[in-house]
Amino acid sequence: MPKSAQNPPLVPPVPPSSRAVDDGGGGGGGVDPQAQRLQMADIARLAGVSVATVSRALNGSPLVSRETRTRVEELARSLNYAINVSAKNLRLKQNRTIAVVIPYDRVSRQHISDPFFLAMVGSLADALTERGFDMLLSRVDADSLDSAARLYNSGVAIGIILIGQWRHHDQLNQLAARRLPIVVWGTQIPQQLYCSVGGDNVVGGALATRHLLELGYRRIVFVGDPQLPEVAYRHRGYVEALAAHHLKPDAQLLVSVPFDANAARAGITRLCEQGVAFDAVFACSDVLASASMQALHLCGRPVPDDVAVVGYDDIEWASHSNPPLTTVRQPITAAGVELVDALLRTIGGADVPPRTLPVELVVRSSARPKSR
Amino acid sequence: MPKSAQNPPLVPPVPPSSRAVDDGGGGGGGVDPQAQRLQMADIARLAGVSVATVSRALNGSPLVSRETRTRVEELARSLNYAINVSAKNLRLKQNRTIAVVIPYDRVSRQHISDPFFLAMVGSLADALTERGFDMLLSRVDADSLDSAARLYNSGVAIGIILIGQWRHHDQLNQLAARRLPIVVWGTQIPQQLYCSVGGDNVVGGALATRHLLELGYRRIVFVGDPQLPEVAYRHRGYVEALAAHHLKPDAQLLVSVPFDANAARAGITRLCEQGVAFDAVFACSDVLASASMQALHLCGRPVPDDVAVVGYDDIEWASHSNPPLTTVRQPITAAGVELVDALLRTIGGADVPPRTLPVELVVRSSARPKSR
DNA sequence: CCCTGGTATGCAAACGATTGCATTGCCATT
DNA sequence: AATGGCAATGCAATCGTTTGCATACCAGGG
Repeated sequence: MPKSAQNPPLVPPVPPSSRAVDDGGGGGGGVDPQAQRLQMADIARLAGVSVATVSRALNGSPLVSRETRTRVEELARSLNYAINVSAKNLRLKQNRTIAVVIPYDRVSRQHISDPFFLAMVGSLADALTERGFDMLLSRVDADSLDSAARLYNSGVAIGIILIGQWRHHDQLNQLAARRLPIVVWGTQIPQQLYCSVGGDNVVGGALATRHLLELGYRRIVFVGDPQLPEVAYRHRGYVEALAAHHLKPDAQLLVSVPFDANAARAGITRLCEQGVAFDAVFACSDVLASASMQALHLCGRPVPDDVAVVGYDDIEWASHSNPPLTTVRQPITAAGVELVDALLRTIGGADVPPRTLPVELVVRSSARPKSR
Repeated sequence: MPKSAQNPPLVPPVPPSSRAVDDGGGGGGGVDPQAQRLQMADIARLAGVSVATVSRALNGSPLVSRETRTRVEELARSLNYAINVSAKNLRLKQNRTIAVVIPYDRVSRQHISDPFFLAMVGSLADALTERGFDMLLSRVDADSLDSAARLYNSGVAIGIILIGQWRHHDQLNQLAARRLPIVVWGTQIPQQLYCSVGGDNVVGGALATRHLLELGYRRIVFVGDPQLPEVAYRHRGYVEALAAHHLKPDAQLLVSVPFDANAARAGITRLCEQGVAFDAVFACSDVLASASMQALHLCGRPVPDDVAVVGYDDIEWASHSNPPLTTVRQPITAAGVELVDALLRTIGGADVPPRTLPVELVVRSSARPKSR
């Protein structure tokens, strides 16, 4: 042991540490910070106590005397000591990191830059920070979703929040069956093993559609991909609202596109070119609504004078658009809090039921009473 | 040692581990996952080799025979074994986590929900994933910025990317002086000790202003807070462009507001009410531009027919707005890559110089040639 | 004077990986 | 047959904390 108790140096001694830089394994190798950081032993030496005492002092154990505690605490603070988290986590089999995973879906193209998802990331960051957890943000290929499980199995994170359900219901069920602590932003699906938190998509779809119907519109285009569970439920709401007005959905009015602005533009443009009659558009996201409005504009069908448009999500942009977008608000801030809550309860061993959050219609100017 | 070599159980033995649930220390206590996860010793036992061999096999060391390697690898895969990252990091003093920090600034109100920042987060997530690094997203109070240093000192992350420079130049210099591996999105300031990466703000400000001047506008409002370094440089570009047209900046035309839509709306509205003469607006972010357009609309000064508007950032929204916003594009994707590159080089010990990225003017429809 | 009980501290064994240095076979060379 | 070299493996120390179990000291009671 090279640690002599006399002559305490201000800088911790650098052990010889003949690290052979091998880097042969595992693809690329990590990065090595300049090693000699302050550790508990240094504080202990300077304070003239053992590491055990330092540990106890810094963790607020009642076993250390008041004076020892303050001495250690001040020393630690003045030296800018920060505990080694790896060692702590290893010893305690604990940590405070939550992984937030955004699957990258090749088919529906909604990737991490979608404003709604990014807003969700922001909301989660706030909710997690609030509770003192760290947030690990990962992007994983949706096709190998269970690579997300690695984050948990390897002890990096104690739980996973997955943003977006996509068409991966089965994979998610498998993960949950393996007792992976996971919570998903999405819709509630029958026979679902995992906990999901999401807006009320049926009500949302119905709210938007009913609003348009009440304004006098009858031929309402639906923009979105009903293959995705959330969209499917919004579509169900759409159908129900139509039925309440004794209308049946017209297959011609379904623009089945993924969450991709270009696809929506193309879809709307095609509809115009084909001469399909319609007087309103319900888009399943604000981005799709925005793209639709642009396309309509170019087709010479101004919004809201000629065509009414209602969106979904109520991202910040919606209120700044021109015309300001009437849309269905998803409770983003509440969503972050609910997701974190649900996950923490799941981690705690509880069997947390799926949760559906209320949505509301935000009326702005992109849909006004039909003139003719 | 409770590990008997015969009768290998499929599930690793659960050590008694009488963990006293104390939770007394450190504010809140961590969360305890159900402990018994698979570890190397289990694989070793099942494969009939030592842990050393398993470690070598999984790390691709040439010291293990082909057959042993494949046996171990298949066992690990089929059992879904994931290495314990804490132990690995502790032993190797390595890791692959980068902290991305978004300071929360009370004064200028631009917090984590700003679309530009969120887009930057997305870009960084992509760039880091690309290189196989994990991304830890943190929100810290800008006033105690060096609490970010804790992320490094405690070994959680090997480097820090800070989004936004704000008015914390001095704090950042201090951090850099402490040899903290940090890279900042922001502008280059004389006598700067840390590495920054940012768009060319002077050129950006000049591009926007010159564009408006060339379209025939002469009284151009500047919206932004010149206390912030980046805005200050954009303002310098604005002044230089004016000078090139033999114009001097008019203090009346400076709407000094933080990055906050409401403040911008109020500022523009006040300008209108006071009857200050102006014919164009250059806003220092697209959000500010959007708010300005709204305010102008309400004041009965339509964009672009009466007033021309140019924004900054080119967030996704800008192309969907109505009218589509002419703006200065910040190279967000390149920014993510550059920030990560610069940080990795800094971590590698290099002395990385600040980097200024080119910006470009994206001409859309919010500013057209002045009619009268 | 010895014992008990309480308080403050230290010792040393975990936690789960990595790796330098044996050690063990086995084959070719002397 | 003894030796050296090589390939494959195991032993055990190590990374920085936490914590059960001594231990040391002191005061008070028998």
